[in-house]
Amino acid sequence: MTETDPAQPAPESAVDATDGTAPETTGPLAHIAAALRRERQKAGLSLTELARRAGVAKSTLSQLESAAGNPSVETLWALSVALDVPFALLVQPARPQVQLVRAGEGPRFAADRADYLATVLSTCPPNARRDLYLITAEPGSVRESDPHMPGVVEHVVLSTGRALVGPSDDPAELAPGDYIAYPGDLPHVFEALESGTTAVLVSEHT
Amino acid sequence: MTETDPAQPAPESAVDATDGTAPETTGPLAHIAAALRRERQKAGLSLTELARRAGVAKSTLSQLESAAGNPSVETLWALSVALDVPFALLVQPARPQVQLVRAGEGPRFAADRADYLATVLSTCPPNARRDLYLITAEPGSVRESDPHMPGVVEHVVLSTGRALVGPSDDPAELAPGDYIAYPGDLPHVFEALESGTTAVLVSEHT
DNA sequence: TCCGACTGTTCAGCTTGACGAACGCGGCCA
DNA sequence: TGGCCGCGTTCGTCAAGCTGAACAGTCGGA
Repeated sequence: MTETDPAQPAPESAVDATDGTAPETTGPLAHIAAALRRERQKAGLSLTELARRAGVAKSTLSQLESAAGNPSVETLWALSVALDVPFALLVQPARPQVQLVRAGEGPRFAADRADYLATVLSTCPPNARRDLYLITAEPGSVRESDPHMPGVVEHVVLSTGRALVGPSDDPAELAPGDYIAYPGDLPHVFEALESGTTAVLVSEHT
Repeated sequence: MTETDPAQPAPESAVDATDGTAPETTGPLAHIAAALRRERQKAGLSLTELARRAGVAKSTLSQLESAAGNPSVETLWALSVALDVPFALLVQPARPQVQLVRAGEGPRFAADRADYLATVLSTCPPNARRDLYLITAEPGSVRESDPHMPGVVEHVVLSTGRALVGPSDDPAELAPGDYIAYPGDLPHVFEALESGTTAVLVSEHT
């Protein structure tokens, strides 16, 4: 691994929430070292103890925390399991930013029907696979979504109005404040039951 | 890596969305192989071409897609960059489920003030670091949050009412449907300006 | 004070992943 | 048909990760 070919057309997302890719390109090893040490002592484990639980040599762990080394996936995996933290947390650097989308603004997903409107609030930055939508729908319009990618989970919080939301075979009637989550890779539905129905939808690409 | 000590007190979250850890313990290598091949041909790249872009030997890539091998993080990282997919996608298996929380239900975060109420809708499963809250607040209550973990990003969509939300030094006044995201590791505020103000909050632990 | 158990570090060794070259295969064009 | 270029696979070689033991340093008790 001498160099990482920077020839990347950077097919960024539309809204360009933030650039999560650039800082990552520096390499994850430094971040791994820091995250590993941080998570370990957050869990109150000694280096020796963690190594024992994870089934790796403590020397290995020591080197990793010293940012000396390029661990194999299995090794890092074992550590993430022993630490009970998501694997990605050990690898992905973070990136903050402030972003504001006014009610009317934002790219809209023109629906097949005019009475269903989905506004993109935050499209997934490359390392945090989730989209945020604001849904506005009028009654009479049944929004039958075909299944998306496998592993997608959708979360819906109803803001105003009433709606029938969930898996097509067993949707739930939501009132303001109600919440439902369901696998997006199965057919699902969004049907407004009142005028002025709005909801927040989080689509999680896992 | 002979054994993975299963002695894990499983400090699960309250709501217990699903257990994402158990199925992962089988090992990520098989999933990596599948994901790698899938993402590659989804991108329309030949094995040779992807290897060239990522700067890894095509033999290595071939072995990885054959589930023969335990790649180093750098290698897998280079591939994830070349494929322009989040690193975690290559490693994490998915897990679906349906979950419903009614408006009044769900564990509540009793606030320091009685006029601010946060209901947990979906607390982060171990491999998808984000929490979903429903916020109910009354005017007069300024909710000054101290910074959380570094790398946390909060997303707020206002459902009803009006509120002042964002970084403490420069909050934004939100109307229904407005959206804002800001780094959660800086001091931030949530102040309702109207009675019956509700919002959806996504806390992303990165 | 000495002793033991603990922390995290460093050092030889074996193992293994990454590399490049050579291979067999299939499509294309002269 | 022969030649060529692309594909993905397999094979030795070398470097690097992982390991276990031996190492200095710290804390607590006898």
